[in-house]
Amino acid sequence: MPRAPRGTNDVLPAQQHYWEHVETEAESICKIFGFDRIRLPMFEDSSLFVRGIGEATDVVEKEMYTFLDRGGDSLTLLPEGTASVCRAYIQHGMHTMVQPVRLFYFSPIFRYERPQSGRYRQHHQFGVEALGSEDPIIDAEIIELARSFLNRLGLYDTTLFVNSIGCPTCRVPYGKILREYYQDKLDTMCQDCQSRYSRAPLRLLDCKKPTCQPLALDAPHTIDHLCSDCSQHWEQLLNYLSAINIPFEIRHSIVRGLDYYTKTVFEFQPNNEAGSQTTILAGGRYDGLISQIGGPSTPAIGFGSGIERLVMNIQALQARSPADNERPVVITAAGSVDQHILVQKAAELRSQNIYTTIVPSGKSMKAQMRYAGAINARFVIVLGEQELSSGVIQVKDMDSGSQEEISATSLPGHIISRLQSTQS
RNA sequence: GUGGGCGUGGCCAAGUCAGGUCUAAGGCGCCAGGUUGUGGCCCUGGAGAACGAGGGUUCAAAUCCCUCCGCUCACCCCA
Repeated sequence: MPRAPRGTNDVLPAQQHYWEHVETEAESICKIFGFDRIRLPMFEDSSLFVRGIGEATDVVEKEMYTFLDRGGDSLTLLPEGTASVCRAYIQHGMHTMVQPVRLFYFSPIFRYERPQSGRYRQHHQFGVEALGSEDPIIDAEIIELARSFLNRLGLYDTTLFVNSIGCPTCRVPYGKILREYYQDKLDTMCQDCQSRYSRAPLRLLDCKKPTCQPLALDAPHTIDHLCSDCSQHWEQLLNYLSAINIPFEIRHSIVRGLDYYTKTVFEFQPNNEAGSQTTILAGGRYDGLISQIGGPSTPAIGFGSGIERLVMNIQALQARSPADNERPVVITAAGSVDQHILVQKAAELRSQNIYTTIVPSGKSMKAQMRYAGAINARFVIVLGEQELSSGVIQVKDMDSGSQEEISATSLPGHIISRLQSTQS
């Protein structure tokens, strides 16, 4: 049997209403906050991600779906959305628009990882980005939007973790302090941490290994070593969050896996975890990214949220029951009726926006009725050989089981009035 | 990349530990019929798997051994 590639999934019809719910609420909350939709390509020049995300990150080192196209160009399926949005911002001269530019998108995201619960090689993200302002008021706005979004999905029981990892100015001295702290503890640390020590000291903070956790907890915190600019930004953000009553928890270990983050970083995690992949929405500020990939120096902040994980959590909370499907009118034929009449009657109903289905031909009346019952038909139109010759047709109400004869020409109008009278 | 669990018709699944009675139970779903042109319940019948693949042990393997593949969960990391 053919199968979908490892780590990919079909979203079947039965799941659609969850997805539509998420997408609808996402769009709606974005509209309220003044964010406009952008549709991105599914792949970009590989160099965009290498330069933007950082060569030393796991994503770039081992998770990108990179291929050469027929022209020999190296392209990469989006491993995240932010870099693409920044590329679009630069390419279309959005710095000439009123700042900040507020955008949101939905995109499939590809990362070559071992799949497990809540983690796939292709997943889908809803992302929001505000480009062109360094004001912490925008950080608060993005977080407020994120929280409102989750609330609308019924995911109230989440915790917002925030942290600030500073900017290049404060990170250099902080890195020194961190290394000094770890220097004499190196030999007790795990392999990974020993290599992180020189390559990405910040990552030492979120190691979960029992050998390193206690060390990480006692390590000097980034927020205690921010430069005055970052420190002020951080304080203001916390004040804004408090002013709009957004509860948060400062977690020093939130450092994020991509190199472009500066200052604010945050994650939302459900309190009752479904699976071990707990983060359902995460983001941060990336003031250096746009210039890093060749644009004008532009501060920005945003977040991404995994739709599969959102849906998992919505289902776990049973926050939404399956939607009832619309019920069709089914057209059947008894005796030897010209199939063209079926098609014509169906077309007549559909032109009046009535959900109509024709039963595949060649079935007995019994089978046709079974079919109608199986797809939960509201009415069944029976086109009978004899009735048609006298210009009438039968309409069966599938709920009451009663059947009435009406003139063939009054069909659409009859159904419309019946549907209206049985509504609500 | 590493480790654990699993792999029987479209789905769920018995049987695998104590090999033969398994040319593989049952349920769901699907298709058809239960008199002549009518559903949902019920009844009957039907299609559909050589038991993930390959190799080995044996008189004999879905059942034992080996290899590979796949799925899944966890680690790393992440949405």
